[in-house]
Amino acid sequence: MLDFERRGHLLYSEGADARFLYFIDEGIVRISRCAENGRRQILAFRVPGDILGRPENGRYVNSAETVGPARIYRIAWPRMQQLMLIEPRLQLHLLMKAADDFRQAERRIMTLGQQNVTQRLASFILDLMRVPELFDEQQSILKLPVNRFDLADYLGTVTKSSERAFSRLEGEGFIRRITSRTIEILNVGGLRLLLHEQRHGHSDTSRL
Amino acid sequence: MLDFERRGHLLYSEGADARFLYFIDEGIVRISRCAENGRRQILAFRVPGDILGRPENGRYVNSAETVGPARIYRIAWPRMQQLMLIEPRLQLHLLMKAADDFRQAERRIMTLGQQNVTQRLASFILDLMRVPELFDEQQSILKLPVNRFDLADYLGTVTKSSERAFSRLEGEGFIRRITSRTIEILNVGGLRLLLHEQRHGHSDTSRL
DNA sequence: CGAAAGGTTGAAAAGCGTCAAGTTGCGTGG
DNA sequence: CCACGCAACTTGACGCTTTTCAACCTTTCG
Repeated sequence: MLDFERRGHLLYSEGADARFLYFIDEGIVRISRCAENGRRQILAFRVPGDILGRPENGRYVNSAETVGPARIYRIAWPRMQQLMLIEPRLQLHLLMKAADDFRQAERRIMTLGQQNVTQRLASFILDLMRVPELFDEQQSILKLPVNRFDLADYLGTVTKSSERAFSRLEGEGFIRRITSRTIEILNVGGLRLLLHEQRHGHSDTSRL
Repeated sequence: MLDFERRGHLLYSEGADARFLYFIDEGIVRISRCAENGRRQILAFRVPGDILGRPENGRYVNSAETVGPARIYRIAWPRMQQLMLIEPRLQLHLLMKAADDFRQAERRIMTLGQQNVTQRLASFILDLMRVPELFDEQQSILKLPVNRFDLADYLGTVTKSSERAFSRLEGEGFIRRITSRTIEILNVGGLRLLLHEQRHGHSDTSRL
């Protein structure tokens, strides 16, 4: 069991031998990869209950870092394989989680391919609202688990643009910024509707 | 076994009951999904040897259409499951293919999140060059399996911008357009180097 | 209290999407 | 076989979005 305080702590690193499988009990973990051009892309944020560190050809292909206080369990792969033999449901659970990750990856392709920055931010907010650890449904207050740099690298943009996306959502009355890491959700329906709009106006017609 | 001529033919449709698993023997298949805003995103192009139609909760979550002449095999799921019991390597093969798809999906997140349209096109061209059915290594001629609409929906842009990306690659002397569906690769290294450039100039510094 | 990190905003430049129009290529029907 | 017509492809000009550069403000932590 691993306990981490405050700031980001590296769990494992892109390219390293995949020796452990990780489980999040508490906290948020960012999964990232460095692009050819040197820029970092955050592929996903993982939340309690999620599994991290599936290898590809025996190596990690992404990096994982906590983004705040976290409690993480980990298990060595050989031991994991023993356990899976004893308890086949474990293997099934692993497969289910992998399938979830795939689903999520395809959704991100949709988001990054078709939505402008404001819409991507709205999507992200809506996703976070489904994480009980982050969303206080009573007061409609959402805690953002990440700073602006991480946010930009997740949305595939720069801090400036994500900042402006915040301004727009606030200007439209969908949210209200309380602190840089806390927002109040004022109009969920509005956020959802935003996603139905074209990127700007209309797109090409006709197909096959 | 299914044999298709010429134009696109729908194999299965987003939301339908997932009754079959498909195998591509010849031809190219596009995997697409309709976004909330009504626009189509092409998630991937599949090539001979690939497997299509993995269900999620018993349903297809994407649509699959051939983009030209194709020979496709399909097998009903119940039968597939029988076969997997008899031949466990089949199940393993299926898992490997699923892992490949996941890998590819993560690469697309990187591409869509960090690269401009020209770079995305370059990435796509480099990907296609690894498909023997499409690339004539002797003459350095690449056959594009798709029209401009499909291309734009794959790159997450509009025909206009993908067209301009072609013009740029041609202007830089990396490729030469022979017909709309055929290009000559003049400078592979240049295409690769393009991917190392920042989206425009430089990005944010500092992290963690 | 001071330094450093993170957050926020303005102005100018570049990329990309939109409107509009022209060209090419291919299949069909004469 | 040729001509026609439609669909796909290609290009120019304009405006909005996003990025870049630079500066200033706020919060956190030593």
